[in-house]
Amino acid sequence: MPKVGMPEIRRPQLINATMEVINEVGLTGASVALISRKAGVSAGIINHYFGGKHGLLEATMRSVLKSLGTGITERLRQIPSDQVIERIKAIVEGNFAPQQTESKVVKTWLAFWSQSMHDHSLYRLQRVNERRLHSHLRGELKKVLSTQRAEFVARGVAALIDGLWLRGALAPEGIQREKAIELIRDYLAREIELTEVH
Amino acid sequence: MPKVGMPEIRRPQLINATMEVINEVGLTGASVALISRKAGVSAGIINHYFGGKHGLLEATMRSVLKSLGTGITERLRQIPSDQVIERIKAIVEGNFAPQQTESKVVKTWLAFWSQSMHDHSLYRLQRVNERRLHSHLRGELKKVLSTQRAEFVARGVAALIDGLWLRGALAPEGIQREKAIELIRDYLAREIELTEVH
Amino acid sequence: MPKVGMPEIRRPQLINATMEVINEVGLTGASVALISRKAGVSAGIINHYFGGKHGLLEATMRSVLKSLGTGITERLRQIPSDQVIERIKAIVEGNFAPQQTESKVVKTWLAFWSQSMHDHSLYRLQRVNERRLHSHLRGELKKVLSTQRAEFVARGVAALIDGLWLRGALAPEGIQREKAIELIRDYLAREIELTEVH
Amino acid sequence: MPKVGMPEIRRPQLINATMEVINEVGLTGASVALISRKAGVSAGIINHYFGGKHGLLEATMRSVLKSLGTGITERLRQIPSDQVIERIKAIVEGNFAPQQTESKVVKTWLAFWSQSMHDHSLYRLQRVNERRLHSHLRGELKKVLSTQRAEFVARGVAALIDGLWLRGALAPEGIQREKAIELIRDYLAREIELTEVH
DNA sequence: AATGAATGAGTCTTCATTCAT
DNA sequence: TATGAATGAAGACTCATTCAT
Repeated sequence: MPKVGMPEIRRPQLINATMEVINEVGLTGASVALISRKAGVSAGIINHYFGGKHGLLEATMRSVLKSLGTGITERLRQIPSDQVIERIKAIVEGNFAPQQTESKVVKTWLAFWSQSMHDHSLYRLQRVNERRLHSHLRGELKKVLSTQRAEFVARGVAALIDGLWLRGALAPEGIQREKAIELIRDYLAREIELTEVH
Repeated sequence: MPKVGMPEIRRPQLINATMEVINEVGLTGASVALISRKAGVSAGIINHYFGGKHGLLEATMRSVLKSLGTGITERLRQIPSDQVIERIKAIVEGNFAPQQTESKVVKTWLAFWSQSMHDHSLYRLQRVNERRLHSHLRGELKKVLSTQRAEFVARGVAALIDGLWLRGALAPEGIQREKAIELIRDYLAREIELTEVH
Repeated sequence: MPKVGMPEIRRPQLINATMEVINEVGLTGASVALISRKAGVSAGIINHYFGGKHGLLEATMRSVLKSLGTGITERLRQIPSDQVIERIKAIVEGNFAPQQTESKVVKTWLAFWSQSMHDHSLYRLQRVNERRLHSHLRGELKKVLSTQRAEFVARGVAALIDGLWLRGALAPEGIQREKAIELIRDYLAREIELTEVH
Repeated sequence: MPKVGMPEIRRPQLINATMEVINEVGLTGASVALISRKAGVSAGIINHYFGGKHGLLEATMRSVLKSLGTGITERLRQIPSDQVIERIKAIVEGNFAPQQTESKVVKTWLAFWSQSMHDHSLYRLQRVNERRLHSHLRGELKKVLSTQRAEFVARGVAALIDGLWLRGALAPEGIQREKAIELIRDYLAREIELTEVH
């Protein structure tokens, strides 16, 4: 019998190494040699566990998106569905949770965003994630805004989130969580209150 | 006898081919062979005119950012400095001018954004451009908002612009100019009017 | 407690899997991984039973040649040594027995023939087999032909047998047993009768 | 302008190196590294001229078969169509011309025969060649034999030719031209004379 | 006896760059 | 100015083998 339980160790280990390498040298520079060296294993092991470099990249992207998604879902689960403002706040704050806004994660996310335009399997993952965020936002907003307005504001919030991530990826100081949240909170306050007044 | 004026022909020709190749296969897939074939010239010529692949990429990024910048500057030149709202509109609309929001341009822009995190010369170009946008926005906003508030809103508008570009890069329909402008217009209206009331 | 009698099960199982894989993808494509998967066992087991891939290939070739040889020997044992024509017929028909002319066997045989030119241990196996066929044929033919003529005709029959196998390996319809036997029978009839007349 | 006329030099140079390497280590051992080293050029050049290893192998096989084919065609061109025996002799002798029966050529031919069972493009080349030989033989034989008999004897001659090549590939002394021709000549003499008598 | 995790050498291929022409 | 022949390093991947379990 071979060593058991290795997949559960190796897979996250390699995914993490991938993110670190992308953080350091970018997706272009992320070779299997570099990734496997970072993980402290041989290059061949990537094929063993992921069937090739592409499988590893896909798994890495899936991991990034999934942890974003579950972070938000968990937050939402703790808030009653009638506390709309709180739920929207949870979605926004989930996008800016400390674990998510590490340089490593943000740069990997952006690298994959760029790459997904030319890679079908990455594209599908990206779209699924994008739609989930939009649908969460619109769902909550529809409780306090018209359907049309909810759609409009959801697009605004999504653009702000992604824009702040994008700019944070480039900025030396990274994503500034407090400022980002405040900016979106301000946007929502104006959009929702103004409409509510009428 | 060398043909004269060739640089003026070859350089834009190769820069354009670069953007088209990036549009088709991404920065990862943009090889010298592909670019030169697309331009209808030999591979060696890139070294002749740009000193290497990196020189060509840098020139291409410079071209993308410059045409964005000049588009906005030209628009601003035609509007008196006291017509604040018009000037801000010009900045926003300059970022969503038809020439700028072609798929080719947007994908190239995003590819370079991602790449600039790991390439010093691309990074410098990116930062210069980023600061110019921010400074333009803040400059105008300060005419109608407090310094602090102007800074805040400028960051919001910049995030919206970049976020909408980012999302447009991935969306099958590309950037939807009208909707993007309307979304930012709405944001500005609320930020500025509310403040003006006080 | 180890399972007993496993070698008797595993060895033929793996040899057969080897022939099937060679039949499907050729000797070039016959990897340990493919063979062991075909046999339904793990890759490591090949080393256990054959000491490595080469040992398995050698055993497979030995198996192909041996079953050819024993098929002929058995047939000869049933025919008195003075029934020359019958004995020669037995040698020929033994080479075209249904079990031997399966696509799987023929392709494996040819792959090894080609390979044996560059592999000493396969070469030795091949030569032993070749000489046995030749010596069988010549031995019978000497009973009805001069030594010199017997040698000549034996070479002719051997060339026809191998040529028909070779061509059968490539032909979509495989080796056509009846036609092959008839062709050699015809050759022998002319060679032997003509000489006998004189 | 680059060096001109290089393709005419490099292509045969690499094809010849391929045959020499196959002669030495077999098709399995014929790596691009070995072939290019034998040719005294870099490995990358194979892609430049043949688009990859497979292209080189295909070109090599084509070269082997073509020189066999043209050798025979040239001989036939010099013999009037009514000199049947001479024409058949030309076909046979063309197959055993000194240039064709070099170890290098014979081993390459056999390696490709074996490989063509698992490679579609090699298979097509092989079949075309096989049919041409058969059709040449049958065409001539029909001038002196019945259609049915011509077909039968053509298959016999083809089997003898291929069988003698096959055995020559393995034999330390290689193909023995004189003996091979004499063997086939003898076969034909009996088949044709006997029939002609009746 | 048997597994499959792990390795490292080796495979083909791609690629930016150089250079003779 | 422009070509494309040529290189050599680096890429991803394959594979036979070893070994702990």
